[in-house]
Amino acid sequence: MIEERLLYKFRAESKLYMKGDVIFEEGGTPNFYYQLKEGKIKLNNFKEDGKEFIQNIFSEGQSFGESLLFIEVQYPMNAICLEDCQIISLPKTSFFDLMNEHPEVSFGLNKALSQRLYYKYIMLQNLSSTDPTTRMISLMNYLKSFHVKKEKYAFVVPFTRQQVANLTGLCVETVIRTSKKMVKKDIIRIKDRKIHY
DNA sequence: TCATTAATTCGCC
DNA sequence: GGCGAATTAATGA
Repeated sequence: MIEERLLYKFRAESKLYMKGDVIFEEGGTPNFYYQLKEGKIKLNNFKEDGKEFIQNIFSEGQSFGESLLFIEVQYPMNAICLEDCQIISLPKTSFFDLMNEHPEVSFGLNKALSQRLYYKYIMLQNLSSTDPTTRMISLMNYLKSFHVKKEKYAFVVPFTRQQVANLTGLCVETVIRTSKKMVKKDIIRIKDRKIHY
């Protein structure tokens, strides 16, 4: 993320969005750098059959859409608010001005982009696996890697079953069935419907 | 508190 | 794995 002070210096604007609001859509032209100040958003696609696949879910402090600013393409996904959000947006030209004048910020951005890429590598490998247990475990491993507590069961998966399903490409029922199997194998625990890993 | 909606779970194919 | 129905949780009037 980029310091807010710096963003505003470059004419960034803060906007409020409601749950379910669309920030940008597949096919649209990327013109802004977005940074989440408050709330959660998802990047998703809808497959031919109408099913949703979630590319990623972001929360406070994370930026999104920036990787598309460097190349002349259209958005390959939608960005939708999962809850009410406050989002800071910076126009593309200002974004580049900022990058030019603050190379240290540019370096930080590289780091963030590398992190995204890493996630994609993990998930790509993940999706090629047919075993639902493997899919869920690699998603959880990834999520837990950001978590401070590394002890077993210390991490609570911050998603609903539905969201886990959409992130892994599994169906809800499979996520539920697989979760139960994993509880028996002592891989996870479930408390108040939340998955502890 | 009741009604509505979303999420979760279960049974059956 | 997918579908429909039952159950439970969350949200709002």
